[in-house]
Amino acid sequence: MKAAPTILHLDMDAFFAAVEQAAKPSLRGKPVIVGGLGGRGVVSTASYEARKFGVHSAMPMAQARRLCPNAAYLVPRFSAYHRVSKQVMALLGELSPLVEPLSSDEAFVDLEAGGSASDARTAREVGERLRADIRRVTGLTGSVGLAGSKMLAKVASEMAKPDGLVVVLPGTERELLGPMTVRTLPGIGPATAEALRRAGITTVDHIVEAGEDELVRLLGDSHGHGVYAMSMGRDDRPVVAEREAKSVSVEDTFDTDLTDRLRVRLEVARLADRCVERLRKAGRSGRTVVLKVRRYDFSTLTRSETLRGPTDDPVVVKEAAERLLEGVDTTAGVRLLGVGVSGLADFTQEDLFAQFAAEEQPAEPAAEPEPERAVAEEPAPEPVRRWLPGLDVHHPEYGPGWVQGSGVGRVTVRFERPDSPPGRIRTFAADDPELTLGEPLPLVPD
DNA sequence: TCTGGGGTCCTAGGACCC
DNA sequence: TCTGGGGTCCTAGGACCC
Repeated sequence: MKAAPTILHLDMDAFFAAVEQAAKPSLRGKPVIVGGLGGRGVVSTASYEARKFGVHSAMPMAQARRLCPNAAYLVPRFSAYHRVSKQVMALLGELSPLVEPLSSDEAFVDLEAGGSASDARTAREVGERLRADIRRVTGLTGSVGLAGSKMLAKVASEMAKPDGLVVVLPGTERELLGPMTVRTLPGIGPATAEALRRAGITTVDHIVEAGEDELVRLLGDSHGHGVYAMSMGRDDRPVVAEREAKSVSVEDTFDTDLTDRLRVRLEVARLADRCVERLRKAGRSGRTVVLKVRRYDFSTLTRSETLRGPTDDPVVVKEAAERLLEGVDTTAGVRLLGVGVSGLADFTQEDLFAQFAAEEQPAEPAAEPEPERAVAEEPAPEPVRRWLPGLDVHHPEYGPGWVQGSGVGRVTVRFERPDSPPGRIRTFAADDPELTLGEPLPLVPD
């Protein structure tokens, strides 16, 4: 807890959708919905225009289409979001060495530690300058909360949305939080809110009135103490830069449930490979392999196995995942499969082998080098199977554009770029050799 | 056309050890 | 004969967040 509001929380406004609108002039001012477009997709981000129709994050895409049939529905372009994210995080890094990213579009900054602000006035100036810099560099808007603690800074940025800034002066926390719903407090989700509601507790003031003992009785030791402290406006968590990942996982939901056991085994093997690829790219290895299975009825189970030592060997992870699968009944249908590795260590398999080799001759030969080299190399670009809405394309005559829609052997493309006026649509044969996948363009010209 | 994907943290029981 | 007691690791599940 700081005596001055020098903890800053930045939250970009409707981030994915805002990037799409900046990249695609014809979509500005229109409802835009980014997410999975398959039968089982959900909304990642809805633009503010789409939120007016009741569409929000995590909503099933089918429901969004009913609520807002005229929106533009786009697949996520993560490389484009990542590029903007790096620009934003770089601006935060100029304010302080203590920057704690929470996701690609959100972060805490300790301004006091960076010497960039020491009181409410200088903190507000830094926050407004940051918002202007973000707009100048990325063309997008972000909302800023400033307070004496992380929790209040986050509450403040939420209040500031969209495109605003809110300062919570230390000493005014209780007054501010009191009338708010318990869901305002981070860590209180649907289940906790329902448990509190059954006890007649719906606002932060109710939590304070109920008292700490009652909260512990309702929510358990850890959660009870934590929620009570937050409702009192107390939060001493420091801003922590560079937290190392503790697990790596990949999962896939299938368009239709899998019933063929051979197919299930194949998918588990593929997921294990993808998981190890990410693990190795991060220069990590792990000791516990986790298999996740979601069945036809959405019931979900995990099975895990802890190895004798950390590994980043695709064969070892694959074999562990396959062993775990043997103990799971999949006959009624599988909706989702996942493979993860936790218990991460910094050293890799090669380091271990090198260490062993130095100490003694290894009893068994190291894993054959062929697959190791294959994984270590830059992965081949994913072959394009379909012209998904939103993807960048390029045409030698018409220049850069994006896929508006496709079907029955045709693809429609809108040719425009971030700095052009809204462009026009042209239709091509889906196998037109002149049409190629393009790269995301900078939203603001350099 | 019901419910993604990638994470973190907590709890609780049993094994195992001293 | 009756139930020690604590610490750590492992496994499984669940809540929560973006």
